[in-house]
Amino acid sequence: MLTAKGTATRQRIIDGAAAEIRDRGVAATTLDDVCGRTATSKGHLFHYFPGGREQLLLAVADREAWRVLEDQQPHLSRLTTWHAWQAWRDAVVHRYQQQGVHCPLGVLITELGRGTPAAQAVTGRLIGQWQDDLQAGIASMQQRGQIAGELNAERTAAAIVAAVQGGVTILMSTGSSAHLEATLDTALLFLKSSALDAGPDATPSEGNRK
Amino acid sequence: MLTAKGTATRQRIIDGAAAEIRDRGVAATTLDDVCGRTATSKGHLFHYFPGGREQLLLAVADREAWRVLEDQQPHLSRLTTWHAWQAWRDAVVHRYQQQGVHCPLGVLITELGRGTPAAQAVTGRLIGQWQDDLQAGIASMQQRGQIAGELNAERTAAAIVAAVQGGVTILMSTGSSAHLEATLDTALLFLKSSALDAGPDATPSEGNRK
DNA sequence: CTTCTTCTGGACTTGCTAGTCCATTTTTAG
DNA sequence: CTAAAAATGGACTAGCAAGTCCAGAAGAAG
Repeated sequence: MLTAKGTATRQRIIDGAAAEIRDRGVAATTLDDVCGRTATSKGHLFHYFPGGREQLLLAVADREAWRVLEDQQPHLSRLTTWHAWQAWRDAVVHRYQQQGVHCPLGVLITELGRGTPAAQAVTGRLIGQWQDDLQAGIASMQQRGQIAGELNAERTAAAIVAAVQGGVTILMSTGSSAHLEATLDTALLFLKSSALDAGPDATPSEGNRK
Repeated sequence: MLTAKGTATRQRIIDGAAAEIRDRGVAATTLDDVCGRTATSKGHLFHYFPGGREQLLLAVADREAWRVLEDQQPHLSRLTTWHAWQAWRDAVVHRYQQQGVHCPLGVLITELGRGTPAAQAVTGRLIGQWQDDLQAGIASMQQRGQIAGELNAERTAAAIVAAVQGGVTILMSTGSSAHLEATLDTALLFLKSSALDAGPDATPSEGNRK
């Protein structure tokens, strides 16, 4: 059983490991580094994570996955107006510009092995939730007639999740958010222009126009 | 100086390392594994790659980056008809379905450190070339009036590169190509529908329609 | 032929890191 | 109060992998 103190220590280890990984990368982060940073010792580490490094990394990955969604709130769960979509877009760009070239989650998943069931579960939950929120947003805009009803909300949401993911990947490789912004703006332009096809209820942006 | 034999050995090491990495991942690939597989020894390795592991990995990454573009040919450099676009889309999906959850290049770049100038150079060249080809394709379709002339070809090409990248990333995490296909189809739908807005020269796909 | 360079092989060193173990302190609970 | 359970600290081990070194074979050059 865990006491309150034990729970706190466990959490401190996860947080410290997450911070260390954000600072220096997964490969360069040793268990000793984590111990040093969190004022704990190997004994603790294996006490709370009998599975060792792998189990700790998984716990960190799970934590980071939550943060990804948290950082997009409250916009992501209320995509009911074009204004909200724009705010969401800005939040995503801002979040990843801040993060820069370090993507703790991506690297963690890589390290854990993408094929691992546990790692797939973490990414699956993240992508699923993200896509669900986008889909709900698209559906609600469709109900108001601001996005063409003929659009397949599920597929479109999947496309946007992928687009954002790719923009982030490129940002991490190049340090530039240009692709992320281009892909988000193009996605929004697509959604808006779909309504134009059907009827002029929407306010198109000039994002991708010359 | 390198003799013909030396060059061949060097290449054999790169190819063997690439194969080993594709099979088992970067982290799990040791220099001894590479030596074993290529019938060489540590002596060779440091003879041809004085920079050690890092230099070897960089050489492998460069090789893999070329393959990514090669595998999309001849379609990628001739995106002048909707048929060619569709063939390109199919080639991309097929290539990555084959590859499955292993992305040698992505993992290599991760391992080398995304911030490293050398790694950024490799990814930068790859993304740049890819985007240029897409942009040329869009421009040529615009000249024929099959894509709306008002579209910003550069930004749109950037958005598509990002989208594909994201679809691939998700494929690697989940093993499903659904997102990759969704994002490619949505991108093509977007291009086609842009022409519809302007004038009915294009043949829209039903990809994203219900 | 012979001399110099390049190529090849593998044994060895060095350093690091995950994981183990156990002794000690603190907390919980009856 | 006391005994059991949980938390803590750190020294220790084992194994692995990167990188070094050197001796000898093969090949080019004159």
